[in-house]
Amino acid sequence: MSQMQNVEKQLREMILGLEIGPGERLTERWVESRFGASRTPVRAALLRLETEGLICRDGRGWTVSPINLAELEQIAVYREAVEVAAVRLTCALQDRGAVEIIEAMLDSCDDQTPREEWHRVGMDFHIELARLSGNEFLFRAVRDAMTRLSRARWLEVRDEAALGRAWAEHHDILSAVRAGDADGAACLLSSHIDGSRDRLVTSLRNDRRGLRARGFAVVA
Amino acid sequence: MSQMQNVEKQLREMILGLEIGPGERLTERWVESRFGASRTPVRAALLRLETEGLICRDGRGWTVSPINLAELEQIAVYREAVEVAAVRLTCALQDRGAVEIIEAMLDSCDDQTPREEWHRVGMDFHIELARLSGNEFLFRAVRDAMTRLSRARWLEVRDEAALGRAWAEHHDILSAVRAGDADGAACLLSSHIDGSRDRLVTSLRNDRRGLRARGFAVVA
DNA sequence: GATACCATTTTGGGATACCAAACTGGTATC
DNA sequence: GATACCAGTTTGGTATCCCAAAATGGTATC
Repeated sequence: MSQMQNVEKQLREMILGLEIGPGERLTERWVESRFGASRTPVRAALLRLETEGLICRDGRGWTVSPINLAELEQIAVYREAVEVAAVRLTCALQDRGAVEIIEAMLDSCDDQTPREEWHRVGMDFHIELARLSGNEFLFRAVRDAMTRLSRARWLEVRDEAALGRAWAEHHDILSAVRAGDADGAACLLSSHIDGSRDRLVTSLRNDRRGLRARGFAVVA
Repeated sequence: MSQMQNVEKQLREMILGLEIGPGERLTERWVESRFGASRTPVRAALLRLETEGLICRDGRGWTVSPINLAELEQIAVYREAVEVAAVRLTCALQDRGAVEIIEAMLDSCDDQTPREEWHRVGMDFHIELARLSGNEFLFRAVRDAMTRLSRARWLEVRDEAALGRAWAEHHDILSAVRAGDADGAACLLSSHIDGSRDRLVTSLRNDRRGLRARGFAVVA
């Protein structure tokens, strides 16, 4: 793999994994020495990560994007629009291949919820669901939105009950899609995203002091 | 303005204005000499234009993205989802400021359709309509989708009647939004986008031979 | 005449050097 | 003690250089 993609990937991992906290300043020189690359690939990586919304310009320099509660709410509205459109499309398609994938996703929902991987599994559900639509743009929109939400979801305080409820909702949505019930699936998905947004924003708002104590910038 | 933004802007203009045809190869060296910039800003510009979908990698080099009919249809589905969501949001908001902008947009619809500027005006309508929602992500999605559609719309054969119908539809959509009729506006907008997509794809499909003759790559 | 092969050129990826602007820390002045 | 100012440092933006890989074109062989 080229150095450029390597720097980009590793830096993204560090940001998404909160190894570099929201609001921290980044210098090109630091990234250079941290990953043993020179400025050209570092520059390319930073430009890419900027378009993903993971970092943003801070005057002349770079900053890891702060957690922005207003932005999280807007993203929820955005992803609801595209996810619902995607799931309606999938219902309308009645694709043979899609049914098989849905069956597999239903099975994995029934499995014990993976204790360590709820974060990735929760994101992948929505991304894969969007992929089923066959529409590249709806898919990318959902994937990018989930990426932007990813760090905030790590910071959300979650109890067992909420996780169990989420898997149950995922199951119901898949069932509706399998049955070709577009309105039902759309409705279930909407409520799921609404609830998810409410819990996320509420949790972060309540814990804002604690997050700041960890050095994480959280803006209203 | 910095050299970097300058190269990006000028190159984008050339691509969107079809001064560099879809499918043409680009070399970093050519861009360098064409705009009198060095490789660093040229690369930054190319990376940005890649994320906008205006250019794409072609093995080791760069190619101005071909016109892709399947992609145009997918973009139409995507923009319908986000535009409808935006317009519903705007209706629900009942924002005072929005009403004023809507009045202004209605007025400009009633003006004689600007003979030379129908292309830009047609795009701006949808972009400004999305901006009214106040949701940055819906807005960006519409703006980016319209940018991706822009070149194809230049190539579409349009008659007077079709243009007049488009302005009338714009007018009706704005009226519905002003009246706060979310379902009506959503419905009108959906048909408008559907019709627009059909005419666009049909026109390009029929003229595919002529487009190839002009050196423009058009893929199915 | 077609094709396989090799030397040359071109090109994108990476590294480094340089510059101007912004930031920092300290000092001198009030 | 506070503040204005200045020198030194840091940093991002740009230009340039180097390199390996790919494209090119010509030649020799069959």
